[in-house]
Amino acid sequence: MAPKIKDVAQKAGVSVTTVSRVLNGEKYVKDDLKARVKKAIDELGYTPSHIARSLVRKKTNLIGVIVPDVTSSFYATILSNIEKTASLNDYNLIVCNIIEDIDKEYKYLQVFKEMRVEGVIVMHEKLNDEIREFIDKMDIPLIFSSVKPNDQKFGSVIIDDRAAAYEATGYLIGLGHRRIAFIGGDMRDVTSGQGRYAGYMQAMHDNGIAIEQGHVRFGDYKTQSGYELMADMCGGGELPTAVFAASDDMAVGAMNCLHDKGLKVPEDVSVIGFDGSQLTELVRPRLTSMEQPIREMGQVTIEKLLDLIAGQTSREDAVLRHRLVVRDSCKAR
Amino acid sequence: MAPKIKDVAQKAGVSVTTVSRVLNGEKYVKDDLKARVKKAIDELGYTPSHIARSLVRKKTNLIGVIVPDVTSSFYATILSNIEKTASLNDYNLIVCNIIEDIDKEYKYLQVFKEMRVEGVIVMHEKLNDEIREFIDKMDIPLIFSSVKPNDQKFGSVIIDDRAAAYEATGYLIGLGHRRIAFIGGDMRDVTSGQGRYAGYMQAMHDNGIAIEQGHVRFGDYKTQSGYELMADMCGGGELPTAVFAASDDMAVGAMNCLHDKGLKVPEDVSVIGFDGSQLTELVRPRLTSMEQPIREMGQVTIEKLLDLIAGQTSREDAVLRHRLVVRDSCKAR
DNA sequence: CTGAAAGCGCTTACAG
DNA sequence: CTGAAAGCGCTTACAG
Repeated sequence: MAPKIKDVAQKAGVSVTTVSRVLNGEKYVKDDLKARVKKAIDELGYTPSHIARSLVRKKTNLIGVIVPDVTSSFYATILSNIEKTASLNDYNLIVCNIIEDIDKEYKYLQVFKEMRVEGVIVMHEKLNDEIREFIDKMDIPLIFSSVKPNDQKFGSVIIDDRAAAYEATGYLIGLGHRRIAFIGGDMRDVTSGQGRYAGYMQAMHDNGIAIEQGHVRFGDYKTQSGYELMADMCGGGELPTAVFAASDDMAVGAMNCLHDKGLKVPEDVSVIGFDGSQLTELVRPRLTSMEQPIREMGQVTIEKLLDLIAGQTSREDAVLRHRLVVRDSCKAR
Repeated sequence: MAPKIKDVAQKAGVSVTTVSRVLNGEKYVKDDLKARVKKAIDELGYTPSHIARSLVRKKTNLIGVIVPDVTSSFYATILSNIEKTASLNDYNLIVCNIIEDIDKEYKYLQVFKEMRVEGVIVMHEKLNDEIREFIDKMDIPLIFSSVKPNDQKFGSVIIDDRAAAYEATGYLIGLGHRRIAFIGGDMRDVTSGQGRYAGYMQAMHDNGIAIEQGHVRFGDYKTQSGYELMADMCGGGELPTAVFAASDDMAVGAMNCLHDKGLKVPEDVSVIGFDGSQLTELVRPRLTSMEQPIREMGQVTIEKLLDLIAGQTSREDAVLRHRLVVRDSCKAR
């Protein structure tokens, strides 16, 4: 068994109180005692138990994170920066990865509560009622990152999806496109889903462009979904000259579909993505995309959560800046 | 503050012992008492403190994981399956993401020790001496996943890199290639780095093929590295007709470089990758790759670690099966 | 400056 | 079947 504070005290010939004091860097310990204690700690290879400390301090330095899918470069990047910022602030992460297994989310929220995490970060918004209720009475600071559910009880760290989609569509219009298709994500998502679609519609409307039959389709943000929706679109009716996809993953799916059908991007069809994930630089042609400040998002999420933990009560959303990054997948016509 | 067991006991009019008993599903509690306790728990929204439990049970159900970079699809997939299997076994994960910050690894190992995690999983092998020494005396079951350091003190979950590389190279030879280049990872890696290189060399040797000047280069497994090494190779000397990259990321980098130089894959140059990550299906042409059983790896890692935690002492490596998956990036000549 | 004692929220012999 | 008491490994008033 690992040595405990009592072992250190005995070895150093002092009380556990004194050991505790040098452990916690208190003044008022004579230098020679301090030296003896430090020596004993070293020799024993003693490390204080975080468990015991948490119990008495009523502070766990733990944050629970719920990620839809760590395998997605978008979430992984946010998570990576959440971890980084948390670590800088001496917080550790318990990570829950819910790959379409909503039950796991409920289970993990239970775990979070049992572990007395000080705060919770949620990166998806398909909350069912059971979960919503559980969160309500959990009474632990909670923040949504990169998503914003209907529920106004919690803050979010997001971008202005509608404005970003408006600009992305406007960019294509500016290039001379008129037949612009939209490949969307889940419309149950209030911000990402509905916001991006609304921005697209608004831009088309403001420029007096009618949307053609079959040029708006919805899937689930993933590559395969983008591929399938694009394939459907190729199935009948007139092909669009440009496609705005609600995620980079979908955009890549669409590009691959076009490629497999012998169509060239951007010569035959321009494609613009959304997110600014690492994928944009990996594919050929490199993907023009409406970039979210993914790194910053992780950092701001922790900062806001720590504010909440510290007792701040404001529930304002943090709305970060988006940015169009032009690469090689769009062309003027 | 969250309600505690005492609150439940008072509300139900029983002793804390009895509450504890129904919490832990013990028999020998009369039905009516049990009912009263359950009611009180419900009404209070009581959840037992994992902290307090851990302290007395001397069991934390925590596993520490050190990942080089969650942003990489390869590690993310392993991690995802580690999490899944751990969760099924009622274990939770503390995740450390060391993006080239070795200091963080040391810091996290400390945290792991403080938190009294029951086991540690390490997914990289660049251990410096300080860390090696710390691990040695940490006295917590530890296992390496997807890597195998020199150190024979710990078990690993890996594949036979040498055999896999031998087969991958053999596949290219079988297609009629002779000028086959190798783009390797870090040669300090005993298995992945050295093993894959050795397998390549051996296959070339066994088939009586001389390796050409400049056709073997080493980088760091990442896309950019693959791009740069390929660019170097294009700089002078005769171009290879096929390239074996030690990771899919590098292979994609190489493909992108060739693309940017106006060369066609596989018509001008064949490319084969290693790992079988999600990237293989995302790029065009789809990447032929020597696949590691990435999902299985996560699962086996937890299973072996749990064995270790349960007191099993064997340090045998688990060597999983690799598998060549042919896609569109290689062509007979 | 130092230490004995109480207490954090639980579980587990022990006694009844 | 049930409960009072000790103990898990620490920290923190309190007293000296």
